[in-house]
Amino acid sequence: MVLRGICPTVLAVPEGHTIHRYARLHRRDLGGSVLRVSSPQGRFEHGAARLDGRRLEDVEAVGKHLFYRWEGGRTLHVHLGLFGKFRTHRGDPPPPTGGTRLAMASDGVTVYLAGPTDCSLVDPGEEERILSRLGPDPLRVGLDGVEVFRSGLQRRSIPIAEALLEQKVVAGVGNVYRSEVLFLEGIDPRLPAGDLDAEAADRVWRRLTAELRRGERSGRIVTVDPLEVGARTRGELAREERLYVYKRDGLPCRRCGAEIVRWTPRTRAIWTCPSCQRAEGPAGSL
DNA sequence: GCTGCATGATGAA
DNA sequence: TCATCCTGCAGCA
Repeated sequence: MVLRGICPTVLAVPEGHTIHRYARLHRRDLGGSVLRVSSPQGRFEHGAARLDGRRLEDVEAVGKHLFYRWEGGRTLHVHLGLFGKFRTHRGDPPPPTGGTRLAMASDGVTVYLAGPTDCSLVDPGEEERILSRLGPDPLRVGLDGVEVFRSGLQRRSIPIAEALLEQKVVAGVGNVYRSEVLFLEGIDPRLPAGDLDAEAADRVWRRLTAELRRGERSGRIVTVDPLEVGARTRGELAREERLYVYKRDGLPCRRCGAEIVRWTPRTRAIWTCPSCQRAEGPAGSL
């Protein structure tokens, strides 16, 4: 048997699409069931004991945050941070690794969680505090999302590249999607967020929505149009063919051949094509 | 067996 | 701006 791509139950990339996918899969696999809950590592022992033997009613994703709703009104909050991973096992699971913070098991499915930034029971006040730090999530249906996003950008003078990582501006975008979406829209990452006109902001929102949605369905980030690299479907693309700019510094732009450059605004690096990304679109200039 | 690295976020200074 | 937390894996000796 040939291993093809990423095991669908292990998603390596915790941006918003991953989180929403986990919510959907865990709802499907564990929702409605009475679960055995434990903390093999011990760091969530007390919380796990309070959930053990209860029914999981629903799983909800907001940005990069997961909320597991249990009967009796208890809510488990999970944030994967940079390292967090879920693994799903059907049938008999292997023994958990030493870092397994949380194990949730129904009769047929076991889910392990390792490396989260947060895994804790939250009361309504804490949940509200978490949600208050989040802006609109393109993966949640909300008609006013784009307007909140637009006004969030307007109020910021920081570069658009930095604004896109602020979860208060848009919830769920991470370092890969920000690089790729700014490339796809031909926007210079240094452009002050407030300088984007409404039309450009709308385009960015629509592009984020489309890309995150596709990522949620497929479980991987593939922004490249397969036709541009001689493939018929995105599934045919090799790992190194899936992105336009992210981590491709020194390589030629897939569209114009110019050298992709890496730029570090303050903390995290972003990759751009200096030729395709000028000001706020292909027609503009900085 | 080490070392370095990673798609995140926070709190202190 | 820096330090810190979280884990697993690839790459290298």
